[in-house]
Formats: sequence, structure tokens, C-alpha cells
Amino acid sequence: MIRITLPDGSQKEFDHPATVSEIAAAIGRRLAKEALVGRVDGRLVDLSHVVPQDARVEILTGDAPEGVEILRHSTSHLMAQAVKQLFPEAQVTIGPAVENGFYYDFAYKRPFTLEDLTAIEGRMKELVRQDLPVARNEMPRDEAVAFFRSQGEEYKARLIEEIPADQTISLYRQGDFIDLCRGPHVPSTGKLGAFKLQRVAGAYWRGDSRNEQLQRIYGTAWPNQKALDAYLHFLEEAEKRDHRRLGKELDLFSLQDEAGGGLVFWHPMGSRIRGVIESFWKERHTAAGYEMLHTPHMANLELWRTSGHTEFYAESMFRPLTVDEQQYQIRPMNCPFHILIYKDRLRSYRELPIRWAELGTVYRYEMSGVLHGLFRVRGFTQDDAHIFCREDQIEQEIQAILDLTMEILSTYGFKHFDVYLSTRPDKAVGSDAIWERATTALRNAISARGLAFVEDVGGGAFYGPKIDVKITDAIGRKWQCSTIQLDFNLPERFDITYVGDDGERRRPIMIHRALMGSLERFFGILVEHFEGRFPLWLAPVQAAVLTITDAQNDWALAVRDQLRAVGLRVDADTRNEKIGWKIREHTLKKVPYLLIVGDKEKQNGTVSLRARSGQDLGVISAAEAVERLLTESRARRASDQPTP
RNA sequence: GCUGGCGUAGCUCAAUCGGUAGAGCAGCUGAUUUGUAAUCAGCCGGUUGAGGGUUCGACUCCCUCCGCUAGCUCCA
Repeated sequence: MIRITLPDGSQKEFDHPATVSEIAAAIGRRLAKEALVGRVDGRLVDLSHVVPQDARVEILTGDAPEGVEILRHSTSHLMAQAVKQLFPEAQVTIGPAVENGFYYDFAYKRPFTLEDLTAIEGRMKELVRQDLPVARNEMPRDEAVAFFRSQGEEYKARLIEEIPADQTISLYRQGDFIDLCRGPHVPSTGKLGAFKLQRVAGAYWRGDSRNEQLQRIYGTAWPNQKALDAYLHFLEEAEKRDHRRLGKELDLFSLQDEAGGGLVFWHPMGSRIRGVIESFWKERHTAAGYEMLHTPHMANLELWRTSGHTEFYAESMFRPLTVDEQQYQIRPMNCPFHILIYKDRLRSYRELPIRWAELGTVYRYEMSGVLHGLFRVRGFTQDDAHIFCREDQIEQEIQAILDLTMEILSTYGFKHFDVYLSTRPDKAVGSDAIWERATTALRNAISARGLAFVEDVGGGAFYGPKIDVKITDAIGRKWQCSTIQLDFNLPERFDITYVGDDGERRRPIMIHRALMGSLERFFGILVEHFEGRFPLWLAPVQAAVLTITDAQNDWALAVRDQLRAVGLRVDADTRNEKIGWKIREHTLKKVPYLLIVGDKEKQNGTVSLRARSGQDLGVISAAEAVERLLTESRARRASDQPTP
């Protein structure tokens, strides 16, 4: 008798070793139909897997994340089968599930075209209709190598050769197609369906650019058509928000071919927003006990030798230039400069923690192919800060940084934070003891703020553990902006010290931290997050006063000046255009408030207030308008909805 | 850097088989004085990314280069 325990705690008994399918059938017909894979004592297995003894069994469908992942993986195999049928000379390599979909890399004599993709997709649908069973077989490693080599699948053979000789290899067969795969897979091709091939791209064998290039086909796959449609719709939404498009439409910034790739030009409207972001940042940092620094954009290469950048960061740095026989390096980071200020005189333990912040512009060499709008550039400004403190101050400093991070980011409307803690990698500087104590301090600080976190064991930099924070934007995309890194290395390299209460020289701990990361990138994220509809406090033009005819020009200018007098960014539109046209133009520019003035308003000293949403907020006095906009702007409300 | 895709007016796009490069918007000029998302007319605007080749003739076909763009870690 075999006893199967289900996730709800209930049990089923079988008088023989049952397959996962049989167990699913015993639970319910619908489940048996929708089942994709099973989990037996925590291990994912095929439905055909025989459960030989008492076990905990879970049946997974397309509703479970693991089920979807299997679905995607199986779809990549389906694609490989279709490709092999249409292009028998193509060799298969690897084809995993990835976020939202899958890919498969092929070695083929020529790149696949979009027409090929259509044909492949058509063949995949046909294979789904045939509902071919997907069967698992096992074979000794050497036999598998010989088998794939005989099939002309050199890459597969090479992959298997890397597997230990004594290990048994699993193969999956569906119709005429056999692939090496760990599995598990869906039981038959008929279980697949909602997929779409998206693009073809080059990818290197083993991800190494020294190796030969393969043809990678990307696709997306979902449990049902509805989910696929929703995802395709999401992609369209994301495209509408593209900061490169909105940046042009709203005249915020540009990248200039003549200047070179990855160098950002902030136009007046973008600069206004950046100015607001910077003042807010400075205000909160000053309140949190930071001092502001300004340091040079380049320095003698010797400094970068001391810091170790020439050794460990060389490939991201621009080549040095020669000045008066000396080599100068344009900076890829700000930290060495802050250290020089620290070193400029003797420091006492009484001064610690020292918190120094700088909106520091840095230049890093990025390969031309990776440049992307504001998200990946070669020159950008970090909201950088360095904290020099004693070891016993780490925990409270990290807590304070987390507080500041949450405060600043939530003001932009980011409410959900994913926190990651990365610990000691194999190669690291500093004693195990200091790593242990520092990592514990980070862990404590995160917990003290009631935050959940994921621990990335061994994911820290060689010089210290770190905390990364990801934010989630308005359409659910995650972005890592904030990073808090402990550094046991630079204080050592620069031999910085402070005098302790016992008169002895001691080594401070250094914390690097950036909340927004790169202002350029953060700004790009904001553009996409708000879809260009910046909340009042950020909007480059917060309000526009529109006249009906030129008879109201004097009143419009007076209203504009009243609003400007309290610091609001306001324009008057006195052009000889119809009001409908003016409203359209300013609405397309996403101006939060329009103040319309005709003869009635002029006579009564009022304005007619219209929100960006189109909502009519009624006629109010100019003084009320000033009060209302000023209050909302000062509140830094992140919503783009007007005050009710 | 590598592989694919794309480069036509400031922007978005058209141009049949290789046969005189076109439209809307923007800009400029003028008319219109207008009440909550498009008033009308005229004008200006191009070495079709650059260079070379094939051809009687090239936006179109071929070659080289430049730029943009998608991708180039993720359990075989």
C-alpha cells in the first residue's frame, strides 16, 4: 500500500506504485486534464513518473509559476522540433525557459529571417495539433554522446561530455525529435498552445564572445491565449511609455550623433525636472546629516592606481589622457576623491560618522552595442555618498540609509521594495570575522526596518557585502536603483584612519551608497513610470494660463505672475488661437493644470481650472488657484490625479 | 565589439517591375478674436545616412563604411 499526501494534507492510497498522472486522476478529472508536471517530495517530475513509495505529491498546472516555467521550456523544445523539421541541417544547442518566455540557440549556416519565424511558428502549431506524446528515456553518458554525434548534433555531444561519465542522461522524445534534457516536460505537445515567436538574435556559444555565434530565437509562451494577449498588450503599453519616445515628444533630452553615443543632452524641460529632483535630494540629505561635496571630473592616473581601479576596473574606464607629461584619468567613480578629502587632515572618532554626498558625474566605457537611451550611457551623474564610520556604527547607519531610501523613492510613488543582501564571495579582502560582523549588521538593519529580503549568498563584491533595493514601476517592472555597499578595501588602500578614544589610529569602515543610482537612468524610469504625466511637483510646466481672446492678455499675465511669484513654473499662452487648440497643445505636453481666462474671469478676478485629465475643476479666484497649486506642489504628491 | 533589423523633409510615414522624390504634422507669412483636445490660405523645407559600383536611368540592385535598434548570464 502506498500513501500519497497532498498539499492540503489529505491522503490517497494506492495498491501499486502510481504515476503522477494516476494520482492527478484520482484527485479529479479537471486536474488530470490540466496537469502539466508533478512535484514529489519537493522534486519536479514528469506526469509519467512512477511514485514508488509513500510521498508528498503536488500536481502543478499552468496556474503555478513552476508549471508555466515547464510550459515555456517544453515550448522551446517544440520550437526546436519545428526548426529541425524545416531546417534539417540546423544543430540544436540549448533552449531554456526565461522570464516571460524561452529561447533556443541553433547553429545554422545562415541567420533565420522573419519569414522563417512565421514558418516555424506554423509548424509548431501543427505539432501541437498532432498532440505528440513527450516521453522520457535514460541512457548512459557515453552512449548519449555517441548517439548525438551520430545524429550530427556536435553541440549536444559536447554538452553531454561535460557531464560526469558515471551519470545517467535523460532524453526526451516527441515524434521524430529527440533532445537531451534534464526535464521535466509536459506530457504531450497538445498541452502547449499560447505562444508567439518574437525575434531572432545572435548569441555566443556558452555566452562567450570568443566562441562561435549561434542563432537564438526568442519566444513567449503562456498557459492560455488570454494570458498571452495580456502579455502582448503589456509590451505595447511599455512601448507607449518608452522614455526615448516621450523624451523627444516632450522635448526633455536628446542623444546627439555628432557628440557620440551614450552622452546625454538635457533640454530645458528635462533640466527643470532634474533641478527639482536634485533640490529634493539635497534637502533630504541635508536633513539626514549629509554634507555636500564637489570634486573634479578627472585626476592623475596615480590616484586610480592607488584605488585599484586601473587593475580591477580597467575595461570600464576611458583611456587616460596626457597632460604636462602626466597621465590623467577621467573618473569612472567618485569615491577616491571623497577619500582624498577625508585624508586631507587628521580625523577623530568624534567626527564619525562622516556622511559626504555628491551628485558626481562619472564616465564609463560601455560597449557601443549596449547603449540604450538613458538607461545605459557613458556619462552619467550618480547620487553618490560615502559614509566613513566605526564598525559599531554600521547597523544604525544602514538603517538610516534605508529610511532615507524609502522616504525619497516613495515620494516618487514607488511603494514596493525588493531588498537583496549579498554576502561574501570566494575571493574577498578582509578577515572572515569582519565580514561576519558586517553582514550581521546589514541583516539586522534590514530586519529592524521590517523589510523582507532575499539573501544572495556569495553575491557580494570582493571588498564588502551589499544591499540592493529594487523598485516596481506603474506597470509592474522592477528596476534596481539603490545600492548600499560596505567597503573594507579602499580604506586599506588609501590607508585612511581616525584617532580613537584611546588615542590609537584606527581604520574606518567605508559605505558607498546611491539611492537613485544614475540620475539619467532614474529620470528615464520616472518618464516611463509616469508615462510623461509628471505629478505637479515634478512637472516642468506646472500650469498654463490660456486666454480666450487677446482682450484677456493683461489678466492672464497677471495670473501667471502671481503663480510665478510663489515659485510655480507657469506659462501664459496669449497666442491668437482658439481655446480648443490651446487646450489640446498643452494637454499633449502633459501640463497638469490649465487656467482658462475669458472676459467673465477677467471681470471677476477668477480663472477656470482644468485638470490634465480633462476634469473641469470649476471657476475659482486667482488667489485660490495660487493656494491650491502651491499646496499640492509642496506636498510632493506622487499621484497625477488632481486634488479632489 | 559581434549577429539580425532599420536609416526618405525637424517629426510620423508614402513612392507599383529600376523611370521626374510625395503627404500630414511642425516651422514661416497672412487672414481669423474664437469658451474647454485640431479655423483657413499661401510659402519654405531633400546631395533619399556617407562613399563607391552596375545601368540609358538607382530611394529601389551590389559592395564598403557610419548611425540607430533588438539581442549577446540564466539547470544540458
